[in-house]
Amino acid sequence: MSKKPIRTRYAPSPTGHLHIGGARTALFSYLWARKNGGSFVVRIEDTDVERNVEDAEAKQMDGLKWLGLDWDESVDIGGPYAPYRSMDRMDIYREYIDRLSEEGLAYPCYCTSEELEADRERQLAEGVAPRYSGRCRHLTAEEREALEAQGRNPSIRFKAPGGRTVTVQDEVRGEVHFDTDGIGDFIIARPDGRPTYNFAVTVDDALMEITHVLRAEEHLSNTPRQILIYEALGFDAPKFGHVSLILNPDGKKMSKRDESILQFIDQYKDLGYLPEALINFLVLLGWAPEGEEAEREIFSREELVQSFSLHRMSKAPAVFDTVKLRWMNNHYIKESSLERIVDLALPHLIRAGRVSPDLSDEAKSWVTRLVSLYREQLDYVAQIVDLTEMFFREDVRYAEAAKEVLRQEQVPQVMKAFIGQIEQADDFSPDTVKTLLKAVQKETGYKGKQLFMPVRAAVTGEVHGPDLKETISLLGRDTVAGRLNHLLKNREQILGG
RNA sequence: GGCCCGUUGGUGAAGCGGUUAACACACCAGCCUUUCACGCUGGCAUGCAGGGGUUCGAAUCCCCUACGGGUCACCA
Repeated sequence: MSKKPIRTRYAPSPTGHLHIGGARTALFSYLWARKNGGSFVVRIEDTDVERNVEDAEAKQMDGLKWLGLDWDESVDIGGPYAPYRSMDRMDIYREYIDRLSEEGLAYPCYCTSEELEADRERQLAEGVAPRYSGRCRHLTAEEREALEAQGRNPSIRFKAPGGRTVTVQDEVRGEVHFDTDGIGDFIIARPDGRPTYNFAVTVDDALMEITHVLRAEEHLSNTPRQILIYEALGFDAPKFGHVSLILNPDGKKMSKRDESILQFIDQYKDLGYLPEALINFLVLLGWAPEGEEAEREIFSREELVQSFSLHRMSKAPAVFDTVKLRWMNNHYIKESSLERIVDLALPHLIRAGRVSPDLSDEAKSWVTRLVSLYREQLDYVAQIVDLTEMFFREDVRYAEAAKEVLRQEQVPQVMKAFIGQIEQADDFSPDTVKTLLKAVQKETGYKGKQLFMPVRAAVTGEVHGPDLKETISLLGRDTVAGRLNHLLKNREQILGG
């Protein structure tokens, strides 16, 4: 007997950009399919037409693509189970809804939302679980006609059986039991025939032969309803895995307007986070590698495909630790090719007006050196703009610590000597700069901190920074000489009291 | 309020009845470096939400409590 091929899916509703939570669920689903040589399906759950956003579908898919998660079947490439958009599957849902109605497993409900809301409030006030009253469950044909004569258009409710226990075999939580008495008759189709999520998702997962439904924990309580539908329709239920939520740094559930954390994948993309860093970071939020690998934290997508497993999923919610994400991204920035980082940095530098959009080869190689100089301290590429600010300004802004250094008595002498050396130099490569500083040392007798700190402070306005000779070389002869001369002339004024 | 899920250091976490309670981020100290960063070395939970059990032995099994979360939509 051959095992059924593993099929997983990511089924977002097209209401916005790819969220970090959705990205993680998609990643888990993707990894599980890939690990088992199965298929990963991206399906669009767009039955809530009022909420649908114009290009959200494309945004979701762009986000997945950027992360490097490719799919085998979806709206764009089709597949054997097409269509992959709920609203294109209306005929299918109608068929199953009719079937349930005919079999007496579903019935029309004429209650208005006002009536329903009133019921709910009353039940809440009485401290009872809010649940559908069952008012329309036993309507006679005459009563139905009368209600329809009033112009009331029915929605369709699923008849939830009472007195039973539904067991969810959850891949991450184990067996979870639900008493069906806690489940009221729920709506499976709106008056215009559009199915609700619980119904559409069930029919789609069943028909598409999804074997593993991996999704957020908030769906766990919905699962018994879906299992009831699977049973009523005579489908085998897939395996479920409910992944714990991602919490913000305060340990709270993220809300849409939560600003303590960037929530959308494209925001990270725009800031210059690398997809492999996001993947690596996200997968560790709720999943842990096994055995020896538990001591590592850097995993490529290929390695994850190898190592991923459902039984290593965590039941506890995970806090999104921005600091660790930055560390991880910095790690990947250092690992990746310089060329790639330059390409990512360029748009930021251009937007900041630092470099021209149509830059010469010469300028490009200058930017490459600049990025190279700062690469290892980038948590995300956009930081390059602020980090290199002093390369692009006329006047130097001297930090207090730099002024302190520049007040040392040897400073004028060192600076004069350095200017003299610069004027005589043939070129201004880092090696040359090194030689020039050596010469200054010989000429003045100052060395080490007494030499380098004043030079750094005078030229950059800071007492910290990356490699000095490269910095000076990149700044260029004119700029360096200019800054030194300016400082020499206006020393009193610049250094103040 | 009912039902359901969870709780190991500041954070992600390993741990599956007997361990000095891994590893990583962060933090602290030292080394390296003209400086910063990188890198390296070392430190960092006497305790696993609290309380009861079970057991020779519990972070690991059971129960209760507390706290956090999810859900109870014609949203997904």
